[in-house]
Amino acid sequence: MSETYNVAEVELKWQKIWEESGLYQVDLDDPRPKSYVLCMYPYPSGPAHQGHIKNYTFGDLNVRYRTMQGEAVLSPFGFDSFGLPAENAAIKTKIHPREFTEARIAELKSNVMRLGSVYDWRREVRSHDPEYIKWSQFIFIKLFHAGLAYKAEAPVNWCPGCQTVLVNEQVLADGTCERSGDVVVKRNLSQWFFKITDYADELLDRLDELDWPERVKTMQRNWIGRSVGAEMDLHVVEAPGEVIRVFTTRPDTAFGMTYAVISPEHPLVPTVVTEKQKGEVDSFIESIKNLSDLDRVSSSETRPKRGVFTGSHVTNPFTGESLPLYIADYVLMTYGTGAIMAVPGEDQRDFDFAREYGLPVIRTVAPPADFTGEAYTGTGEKINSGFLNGLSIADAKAVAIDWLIQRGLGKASIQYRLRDWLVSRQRYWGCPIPILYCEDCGPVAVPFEDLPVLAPDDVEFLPTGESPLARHEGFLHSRCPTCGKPATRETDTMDTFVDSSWYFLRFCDPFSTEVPFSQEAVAAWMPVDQYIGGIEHAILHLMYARFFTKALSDLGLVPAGLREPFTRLFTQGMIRLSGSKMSKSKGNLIAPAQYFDTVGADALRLFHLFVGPPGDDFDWTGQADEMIEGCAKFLQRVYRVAITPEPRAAFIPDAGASTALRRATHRTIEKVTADYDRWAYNTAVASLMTLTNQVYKSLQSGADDSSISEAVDAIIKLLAPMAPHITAEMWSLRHRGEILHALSWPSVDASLLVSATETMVIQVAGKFREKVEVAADISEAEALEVAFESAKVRNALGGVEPSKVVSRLPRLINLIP
RNA sequence: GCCCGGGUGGUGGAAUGGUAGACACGGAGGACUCAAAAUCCUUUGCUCGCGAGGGCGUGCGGGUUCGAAUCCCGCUCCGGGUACCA
Repeated sequence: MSETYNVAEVELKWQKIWEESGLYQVDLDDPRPKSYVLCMYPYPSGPAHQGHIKNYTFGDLNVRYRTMQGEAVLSPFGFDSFGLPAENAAIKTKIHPREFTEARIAELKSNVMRLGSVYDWRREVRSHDPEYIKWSQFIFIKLFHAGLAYKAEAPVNWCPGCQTVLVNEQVLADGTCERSGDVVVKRNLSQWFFKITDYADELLDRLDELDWPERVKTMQRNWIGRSVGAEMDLHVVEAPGEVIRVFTTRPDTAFGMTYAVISPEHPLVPTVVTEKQKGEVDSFIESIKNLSDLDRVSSSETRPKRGVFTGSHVTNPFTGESLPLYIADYVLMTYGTGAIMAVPGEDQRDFDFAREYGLPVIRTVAPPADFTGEAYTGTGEKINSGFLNGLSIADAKAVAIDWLIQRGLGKASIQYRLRDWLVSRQRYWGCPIPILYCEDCGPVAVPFEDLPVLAPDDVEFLPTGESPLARHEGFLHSRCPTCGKPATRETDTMDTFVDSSWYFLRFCDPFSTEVPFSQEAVAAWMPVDQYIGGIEHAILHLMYARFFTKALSDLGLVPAGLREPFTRLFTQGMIRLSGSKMSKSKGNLIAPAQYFDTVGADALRLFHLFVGPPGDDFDWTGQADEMIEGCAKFLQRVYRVAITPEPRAAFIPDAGASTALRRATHRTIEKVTADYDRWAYNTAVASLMTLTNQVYKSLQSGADDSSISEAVDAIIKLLAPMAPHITAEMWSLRHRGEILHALSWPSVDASLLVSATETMVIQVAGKFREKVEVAADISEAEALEVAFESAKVRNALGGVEPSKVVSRLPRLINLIP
């Protein structure tokens, strides 16, 4: 009975049936409850890798499971098709990025389809399609008109070797270019920004309502980096009328300030530096200019804090004392006010600096008696702090802020680590920023009827620092839509994170030609019920998509109540090969395609589900092939018992065996369903294997045909979202062509879950000694009697009467001597 | 440095206070076969013992509990994130 099925033939057959039946195409008028399951749309880098397979297996499983539970599940797919690799390839090979990208999309798409994942392909979107570009530009203009897109000078990474601007990812940790190895320098360029900081508070606060992994939420909280404190003015002694504004989270420690620091880039540097100190300051600033960001940022053990005295002093408003003002590179112009009051008693960085430059230390919080550290940041009573003495830190903060406000010297203040989102890219293969520059009117949005602004094809791809568009005369010159005078086009394109910040909205209504998506469709499908993707997008993509949703909600493009795009997020584990992340650039790919025609997509999917918890990383070792083979064998084993069971030789019906199998079947339905709901697919598969083993045993033990049949049908249904092809085939063969995936999820017969007997564990002093089958309603007296019948138990007790008995009947009884 | 995870057989892992190692991979032995493949059966944490049976065992050290892989405290090692953010 070595009857098996032809993997490729069966799988391709069912893929065609699902596609043609429209089972997974859903529309607005669908009467079923609506839900939305989405995998992060991929950058098309070529054939699928194991990470894609894992991702789309989880996604597809959720779509099919929810569908079998009676929901209309929106399951779209698309491609994040703008990006650097295509353009770099164009520079190298002269193949147009579009041609390059579309070939890769075709490759990836065919792999995804071969996996058997079901999508509503009518809704496919690709970032580089003119229709999509049009609406990305439309949204940009809406943000521009709302003041949420603005232009400002910003430093960019410039590689002198490549003569080009680099994105942060291309700058290595040591500050060099990943391609040429040259030291990357900063250059100021006029750049477009989105005002994500306007939403900092909401982005932080609404994290609480999301069903996301805690660590992703923590990463976002840290990224936003909200700090509550105070700002205050320090008068410059040598320059009457000049004040330096500082930000602190510890206004309570102001009495401990022994110096102040401004950042080297601070605009008041020329004002406060005295003639005598000028030389020293200039050479200091010169010396740090040549340091890479990383060097400037790393101090700690090996490298002392670096700074220089300005020659000026500032007044501590609380004490009236005159304190030295320093310039130091540990104070950043990009955070807070670019200047600080330094309190070495309660801040380790200030302490390090004070030690280096021989500055005094005053404690303003009493540390515990046994405190041996340097700066003390713990709790305690305020000391050496005038009117704050004796207060707690929290009270002292409030009192100090009130004191500042009353005298007009400062205010409460909140600062964020989060910066506005720089969206300009000096690149060709991205969505053009739809702006015209008119001499008279300034930056003007391209009128709606002129969208999309498309990049011309006939450009030269050269490794220069600007977009190829900047050298294309035909693209560059236009007319101002407001006054009609000559105007030049913006030649930068948008960060590709812009495209991925709203694609999930377009999926709701991809055919819309009047608006990017209708309110009605968005209201019906959004928010995404289950979003699935890699942990690498924990911060940027997810933060930007959240920002877009809030901004579009405020602009009235999506319903006012839609503030968060992704209700539930699952981040899958990474797949590594010998310790490092599997990736094309490392050349350590295990191509999934090789498995499709041998063991089949079902076995590969099952392997990814069975190998461990979905969120855990997995090391692809030599054993992986054998484990995949094992999954294939399991599927064949199910197929064999379902389609070509061996005739039962000497069959003696046994009611007990039938009941035992039926109980096992319904317990498995209960367990596997619970496992689906908690994303424990590895244990769900294990339970199905156990039940399958039991079916084989039951064929021998005399369980009747109907209980065997019930068990097999349950296995097929429970396995349907995981291994869709083979289960569909088996069901169709067993049930006259019925379409398995259109059926409903199996339900549990609760009466079969209860059993007259249970296994009771007998412990002596908490240690396992014996297990016995007992009546489910056993009393403690009876349980004790049963316990004493066991020689092992009597032995362990050593003839001593138990002084105490702990019982959790009928499962456990513990005798303590 | 700080913030998260994590450490269980030869391997992937199971067990969220109650039989540690489910399920699978791999190994060993056997059946079938001329032979192989496929399939099926038995066995497989370490250790003492001929055996019945016993002891030990979830990174290390303590603690709470009748009972701890699981909860608490202190270490240690590995992985990830982040970094002079005032």
